[in-house]
This record gives sequence, C-alpha cells and structure tokens, in this order.
Amino acid sequence: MKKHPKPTESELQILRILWTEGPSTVREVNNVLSVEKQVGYTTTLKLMQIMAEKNLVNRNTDSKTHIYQANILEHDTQKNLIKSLVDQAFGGSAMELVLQALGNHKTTNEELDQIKKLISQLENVKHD
Amino acid sequence: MKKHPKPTESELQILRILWTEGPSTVREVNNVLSVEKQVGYTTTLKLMQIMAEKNLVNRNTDSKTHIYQANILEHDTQKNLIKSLVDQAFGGSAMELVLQALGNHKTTNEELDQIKKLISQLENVKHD
DNA sequence: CATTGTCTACGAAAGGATTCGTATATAATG
DNA sequence: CATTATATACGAATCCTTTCGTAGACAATG
Repeated sequence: MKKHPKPTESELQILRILWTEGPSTVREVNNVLSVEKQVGYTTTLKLMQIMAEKNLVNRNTDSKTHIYQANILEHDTQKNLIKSLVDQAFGGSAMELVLQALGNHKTTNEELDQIKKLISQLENVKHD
Repeated sequence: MKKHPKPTESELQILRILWTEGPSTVREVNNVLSVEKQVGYTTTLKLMQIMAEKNLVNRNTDSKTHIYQANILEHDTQKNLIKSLVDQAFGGSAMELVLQALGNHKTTNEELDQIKKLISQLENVKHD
C-alpha cells in the first residue's frame, strides 16, 4: 500500500512548487526555485529525474521538453510528515505536537475560531 | 544565537532516551535502544561521540566510563522541529499543521478538553 | 599474572542526498 | 545551412548519515 518513499527536503521544495503551479517544466520549476535558493538548472533536472524514478512525480515526455506533475497529494504528504514527526519527537502523541504548535504560535482570533469550529465538529462526531 | 544543528533521526532517538532516562552511559543508552532496533554497541558509541562534537550532548569523562547528558532541551527541540516542518511542508503556517494534525488524529474527550483549556488561555492573553 | 571482559578511539565502508560538468540531441535564428 | 540556445542524459564528486570492525587501555577474575 505504501508506494512512495518519504520525500527529502529538496524534493519537498520541488513538490511544493508543483502543487501550487501545477504541471511544469524543469525550467519553470527551476525559475521558481531560484527565488528561494541559488541552484543550477541541471541540479533541478537531476532531482526531478530522481523523483520520477521514485514515482513522486509523473512526467510526460511527448514533447522534447518534458512536463512534470506531482504524483502524491499535498494533503497526504503533510499527513505522513506529521506522523513521522509525532513518532520521532513526540512519542507518538499527536496531541503533544498540537499543543506545542499552538502554544508557540501567535494565534489570531480567526485562527482560534477555526480551531473551535473544528473541535465542535470533532465533538459532534463523538455524539453520533 | 543558533548553536546546535538539527539532530538527525538517529540522534533524536538517542536524545529521547537521554531525556527520559537522564544522564547515562553508552551501554545504558544502547540497552534501551536495542529494544526498538537492532544496533551494535560501537554504533551507538560513535553516534554519541558525534553528538558530543556537535554539542548536542555533554559528556563527563572523569571516570573511564563516560556519562552522557542531553545538552538541548526536549521542548526547544520539539519547537524547532515543528518550525522546520511548518516551513518545509506548510508554507510557514503553523495553523495549517495544527488543523491537519487535529483532523487526522482520533481525539479523546480529555484531549479536546485540554485544547479547549489552552484556547481559553490564549484568548485571555488577548484580552489583557 | 594471564585471561577475559568492557571501555574508548579511530578509521573506513556503505548508502543516500545534493550538486554540477560534460556530452549529445534538437530546435530556433540569422 | 551554420550558429546559437535549450533540452535531456549520464556520470562523477562531494557531503552527510549510519554502521561496524579493529586496536589499545584498563579493570576484573580465576
């Protein structure tokens, strides 16, 4: 069932670009990436080729310029990364992480409302 | 200000043992570690030596058998790891991570109460 | 006191992640 | 059509992490 390896940090940077930009060429990804860090074109190319081998991305090779596309969902990836962190640093307790993240974070009223909404949803589920 | 590198996964395993067990010898750490994974004594030794070089741990070399002790706080480490994850996978939004973690996690009533308590504390801070 | 056990130190192998130079193919341009 | 620009492929260097074998110091034991 687990088909995809955990993406590395560099791979995650590229995935985030693909998630927000949609299917892209290496050139396009590299252009966006260049804003956040200095990186050569062939470096990005190589990374994306490796990601294709790992099935983290698909690529369409119909035209000479290949088009790459994320093959894992942002939401699923975030979920897996959270689980890793929870296991590695919070002894498996997701709630510990939540409380830490909440406590350290400056929260706006809108965000608090958002959480309260989610909490009441969670409570409603329990009452069913 | 930033003195300590981000611990690797293996280093984090050892730190967790030091945090819960307190100052320990390599042998003691390795014994605990052996429960969760098969690992040779010298492997653990080497890792802990590296961690000492990185100042992630202190070691007392008064006696022949050295005593190691965590040199970074569990809480701070968790905070830094959360920040890394938030930056790398949640575009810097801690709230996104919280909502995800909450949503994916099966929450008990006690945990919900805990969060509600934290939220009202956060709200009180705002009213000051 | 010789043997056995336990410790640290050291070095190196193995694997993965990251970076980039170079070669080659192909398209675009004058 | 020659030149220039842009693409992929490939391989290698570098760096980091992880693992462990071996050697030497020292203590404990028979």
